[in-house]
Amino acid sequence: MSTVRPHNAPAPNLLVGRFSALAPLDDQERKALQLLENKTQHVFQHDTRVLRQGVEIHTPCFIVGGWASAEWQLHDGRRQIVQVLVPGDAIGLNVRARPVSLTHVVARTDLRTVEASGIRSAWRDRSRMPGICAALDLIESEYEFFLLTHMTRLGRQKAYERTANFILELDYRLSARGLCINGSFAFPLTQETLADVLGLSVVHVNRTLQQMRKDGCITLQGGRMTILNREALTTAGDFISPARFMTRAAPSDLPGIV
Amino acid sequence: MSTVRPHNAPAPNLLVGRFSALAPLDDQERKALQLLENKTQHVFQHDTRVLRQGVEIHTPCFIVGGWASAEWQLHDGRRQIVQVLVPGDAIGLNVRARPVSLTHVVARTDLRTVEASGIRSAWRDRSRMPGICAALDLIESEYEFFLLTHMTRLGRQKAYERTANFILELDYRLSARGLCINGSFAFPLTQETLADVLGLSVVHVNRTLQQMRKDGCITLQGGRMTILNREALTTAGDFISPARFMTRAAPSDLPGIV
DNA sequence: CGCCGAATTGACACGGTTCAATTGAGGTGG
DNA sequence: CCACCTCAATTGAACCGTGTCAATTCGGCG
Repeated sequence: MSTVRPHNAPAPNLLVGRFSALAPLDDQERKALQLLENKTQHVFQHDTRVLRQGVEIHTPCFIVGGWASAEWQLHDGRRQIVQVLVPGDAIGLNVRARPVSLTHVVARTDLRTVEASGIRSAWRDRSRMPGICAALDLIESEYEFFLLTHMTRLGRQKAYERTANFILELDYRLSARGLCINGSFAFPLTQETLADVLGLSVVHVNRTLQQMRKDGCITLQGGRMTILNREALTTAGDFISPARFMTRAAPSDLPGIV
Repeated sequence: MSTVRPHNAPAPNLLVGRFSALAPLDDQERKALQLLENKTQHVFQHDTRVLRQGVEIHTPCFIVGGWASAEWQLHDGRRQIVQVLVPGDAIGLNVRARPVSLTHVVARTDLRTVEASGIRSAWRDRSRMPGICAALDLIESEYEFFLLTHMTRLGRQKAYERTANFILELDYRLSARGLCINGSFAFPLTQETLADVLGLSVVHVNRTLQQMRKDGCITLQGGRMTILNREALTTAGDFISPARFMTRAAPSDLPGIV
């Protein structure tokens, strides 16, 4: 089933795969997701703005190919990327009435998306497609989880730690979508973009990556990242998988407060 | 109407005031909120854990007195406060089914809360109390807005800028709850806590605050902060009010991309 | 072959941290 | 009413992680 595909193409049934991993879907729900992927795809060119901060979101969508970034700008040009969006991620999808985009969204590669208005209304119903709703709840929860890790990275971790942690986040998210094989995945971000993700300067990102290569932790060449030493990265980056938060069980081994 | 109240007491009708400022409420909704505030109050001592990261949230609540912090911990003890919670803020309130707390929540002062399970189920209905739902949507949106500003602060702003921006955020949020008069409000956080908010060391927070005082921007003594020069803080901190995101109108004067 | 954006490198400056005292303020008991 | 205790605030000095500036090299593409 996993034949060679063109570089930027999504795995077959990207969305079905992701959703059904999170919650059991009935045939109708599965079919609804499958139809989505066959829909007309919107295409955005590399470096194009997908969504503008402050505008009302009329058509939420899913990314089916390419990467994007959600970002915040300061008036003097500094920018912070608050979220890196990969295939399978939603753009502008939430339950709220009359949602407004809180960030700019920019295509970081050529980008293909499919409209998800139907999914949004199903989510609001909370009864018509319970499996999809459950999965969306978890997706939103995971999204928030990564926002919080990202904040901790920026506020309290050193360059090397941030980078390690972020690489593992990508590994985790891409794996869940079948876009990561043996800790190896396409990594189309420039070091400048990565700098805006990690809150560092380009120069320092470069040096940090080199250190990581020297340490035998990763490979990064030709737009492909490979994790060579997951243990070392996990320790250095203090990475916690969100998996444990996605289930009912209350974890007991989290770092506690006194 | 605004008589002298004991230091830590909330304004009368804290929640009614906040919600009705966001969306029109009918009598039933107003009454539901009013009843909340008269309910039995849970009390947490200063420095007590209110919620543990990873546990399922059985009873969401509103803070009616005191401050708290939502925080993330690294294994070596470093911590990042991802959200400062003040009276009128919710703890653990969201629409999702079976919500799990993504952070620790710690009382930063003596804290009083009221249970909000009723509000949560009303929110899930999305029809029984439309006004309250609309307000909750906006509250969640604002919450996310401030998460994003916080990320930008941590990733891309200098100490002075972060501090200025954060003070204005507090000013904005406390004003909406009637807890800020003429840019002056109770500020019960220690500099150490503030350091964990801003991703700085205690020492540097201290120096930054002193600089701000020297610049005539603020006063901070006896647990009370007063903004003396809002202009200067706004410029330095690059503060953007979320107000413009809480309405339908699409703003045109945001910092753009190219 | 030549061009252009991205990656890389070196030298230096600076913001912020760390360590180690010292001062100050609020609360308690004698 | 004062002595004492404790925790927060403050200060100084040395240190270091990261940013900035300015080239230079590399790699893909026309």
